[in-house]
Amino acid sequence: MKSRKATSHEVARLAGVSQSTVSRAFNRESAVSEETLKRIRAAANKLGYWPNELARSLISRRSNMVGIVMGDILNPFYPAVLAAFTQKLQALGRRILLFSVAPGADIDDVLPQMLQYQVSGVVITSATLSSRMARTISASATPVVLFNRSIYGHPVNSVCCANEDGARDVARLLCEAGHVRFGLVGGHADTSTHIERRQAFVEELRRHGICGVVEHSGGNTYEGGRTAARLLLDAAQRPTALFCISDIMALGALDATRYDLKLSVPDDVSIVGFDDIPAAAWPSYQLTTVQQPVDKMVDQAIALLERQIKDTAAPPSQLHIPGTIIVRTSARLGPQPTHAASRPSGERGRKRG
Amino acid sequence: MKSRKATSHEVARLAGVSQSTVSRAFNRESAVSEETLKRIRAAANKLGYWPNELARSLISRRSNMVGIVMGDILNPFYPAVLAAFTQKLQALGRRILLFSVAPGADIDDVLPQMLQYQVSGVVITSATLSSRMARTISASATPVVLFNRSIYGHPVNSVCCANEDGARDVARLLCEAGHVRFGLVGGHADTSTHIERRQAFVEELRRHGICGVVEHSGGNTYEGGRTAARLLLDAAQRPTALFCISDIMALGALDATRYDLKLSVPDDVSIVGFDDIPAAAWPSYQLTTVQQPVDKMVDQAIALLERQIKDTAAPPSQLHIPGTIIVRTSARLGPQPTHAASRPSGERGRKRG
DNA sequence: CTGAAAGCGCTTACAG
DNA sequence: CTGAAAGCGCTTACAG
Repeated sequence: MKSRKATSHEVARLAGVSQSTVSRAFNRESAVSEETLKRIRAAANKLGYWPNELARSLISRRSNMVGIVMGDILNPFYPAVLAAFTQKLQALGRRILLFSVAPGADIDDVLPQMLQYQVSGVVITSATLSSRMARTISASATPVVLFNRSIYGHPVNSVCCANEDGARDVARLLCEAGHVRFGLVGGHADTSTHIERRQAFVEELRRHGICGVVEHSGGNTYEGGRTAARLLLDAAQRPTALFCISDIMALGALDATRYDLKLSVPDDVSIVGFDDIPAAAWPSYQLTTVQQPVDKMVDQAIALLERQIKDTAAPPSQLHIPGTIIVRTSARLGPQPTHAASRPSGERGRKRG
Repeated sequence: MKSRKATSHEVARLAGVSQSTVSRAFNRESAVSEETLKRIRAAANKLGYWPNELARSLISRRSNMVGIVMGDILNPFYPAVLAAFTQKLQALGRRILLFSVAPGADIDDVLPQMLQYQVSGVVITSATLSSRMARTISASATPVVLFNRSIYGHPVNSVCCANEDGARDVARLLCEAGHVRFGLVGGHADTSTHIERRQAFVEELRRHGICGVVEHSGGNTYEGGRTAARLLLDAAQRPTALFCISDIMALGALDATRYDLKLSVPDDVSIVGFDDIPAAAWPSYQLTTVQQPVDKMVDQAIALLERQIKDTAAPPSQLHIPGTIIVRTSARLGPQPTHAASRPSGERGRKRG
C-alpha cells in the first residue's frame, strides 16, 4: 500500500544479476541471454517494477514527450484535432504534455514550461506565437510545428488548410448564384486563419465586381456568430449571403437568421461556414462549408515534427492542404455541375472541387 | 541555433559561484544574497538557462505532473471538462500528461505509462478501470480520482453528478405530465453513468406504476442516438417520451424525431437529455436536460486529488454533486411551479429543483 | 550566505 | 553475455 516504487537495483538483487543487465533487459532484450531475461522478468513482475522514465529521459537526453498547446478547445473543431494528435502520437510511442491558453492569448508563458520538461517537440494549435517566442524556440533548437496558424518571416514548420483557395471558392460560388450583398463574420483579427480567409474572400468578390462587404467579428464562438449575424442582417440593405470564418459561428448565424430574425435559410439568406464540424451535417443545420482535412493535416504536422526531431537541421516547411467544399442546403450557390460526386457516406452533402 | 541547453554548472561558472548556489537561486531565492542573486540572474539570462525539470523531478521525487485519461473527447460534454482541468491544474503549477483511450476501452495499457513518468496523481475521465488496474494503482500508491465514473468495491476517489437524483427527477416530471409509454436511449452498458441513470429512471417509473420501458443503446454518439430513436419510435405503441442518457444522443434523437420520422417535439414526442452541453441551449434544439455542474465537479476532483497527494493515507471519498434540471421546450413535463426561477443569463431555460 | 558532496534511477561505453 | 563505473542535471542535508 505504501510501497515505494521498486528500482532496477532491487530487481537486480532479486534476480541475482547486475543493475546494468536489468537495464539492458528493458532496452535491448536481444543483448541478454534467454535464461537471464526470464529471471529478470520474474523479479520485475514480483516487485511491480517499471523503468523510471524520468531517469531514463535524463540520461538519454530524450524525453519522448511532445508538448501540445491548445488555443481553443471549446471550438467544436478542435476536439477532433486533439483526438487525432493524441492517438497518432501515442501510437508513435510519444507522450503528450498538454497546455491550454485562452483563445487569442499568446503562448509566451507556457513555452518555457514545456522547454523545461525537455520536450522532444512542440505542437502549437490555434494560438499566437510572438516573434520573441519564435526566437526563443529557435534558440532552444526544439522542433516546432504550428497547426492552423502560420507566421510570417520566421522559419517555422506549419500546416494549414488552404484557406485562400477555400474562401475563394466560396466567394465564386456565391457570386455565380447572383448574390451581390455580402456579410462576413470574422474571427480574431490577428490570426492567420482569419486574415487569409477574409482576404481571399474579399478579393474574389472584387474580381466579380463586388466591392462592399459588411463585416463583424464573431470571436469564434456560437454566441459571437449569432450576435454578429443579427447586426449584419439588421441593415436596411440586408446581405443575402453570409460567409462565416468558422462553422461554430455559422451555426450561431444560422440560428440568428431563423429564430431571431425569422428569416429563411437559404431563401432569404445564404450561410456558408468553414471547418465542417460534426454539427454542420446535422439536419437542423445542413451547413454548406469548407471541410478541413483534419486527419491529413495532423499526419503532415506529425511528419514535419518527427522529421525535425530526427534532423534538427531539416528546413522548415509551410504546408497548405486543400479543403473541400461540402454543399449542403444552407446556401444558394451557383449552378451545380451534374457530375458532382455525392458523398460516400450517403450523407446529403456533396463535395465540390 | 544548435546550442545545447545551458546547465546550472555553466551558469555557476559565468556568475563565479558554485552550482549549489545557482540551484538555490531558482528554488528559495531568500537563501541567496541579493548581490549574488543578481549575478546569477544575469548569467542565467545570458545563457538562456532554465532548470531542467526532469532532473529536478528525479532528485526531489515529485514530478509535478498530473496524468489525465480522457475517454471520450468527441462527446461535446468533455471539452469543457478538459478545459476546466487544464486551466485549474495549470494554475496550481501542475503539468498535464494527457492520454486518450477509445470510448469503452479500459485503461490498462496507459496506466503503466503514466506511472513510469512518476505522475503525482491521475485523473480518469469517462473510462473503465479494471479491478486489476485498481489494484495496480493502490499498489503504486499514486493518488487517483475518477471523474464521472465510480467503481464498486474499491477505495478510489470519485466525483460524479448525482446521477440517480437527476434521472429520478426526469422520470417524475414526465410521469406527472401524463406520459405512460417511455423509451430510453442508453450509453455503454458497463459504465456507472449509464447504470445509475438508467436504474433510477426505471425505478421511479415503477413507483408511478409504469413497468415497461423500451430501451436501445445509442453508444453515446449523435448518430447512435439518432438510430436508437428511429428504432424506438417506429414501434406500433410509440413512446411519447424519450430519456437519453447523454445530450449528444438526445440531439440525435431529436433530429430523428423531427426529420426522419416527421414527428413534432414535444407535441408527439418529449425528449430529455443529460449533461447540458452548449448545443442543448441552441434554439434549434432547446433541449430539456439535467445540467452537470462541471466547474464544481472539477474543483472537487482536484481537491480530492491534491488532498491525497499531500497525504497518501487520506481516505478516498465518493462525491455526488447535485445536478439541475434545465427546463427548455423539448419535453412536455408536469405542471410548472409558478415560482420557478428563471435563469440568470436571460436564456430561455428554467432551472428546477 | 556559500560550497563540497552525495545521490535520484537510470543508460551506455568499456572491459572482460 | 555480463559487470563496474561514469555521468545525465539537478536538490539538499551538512559544514563552515
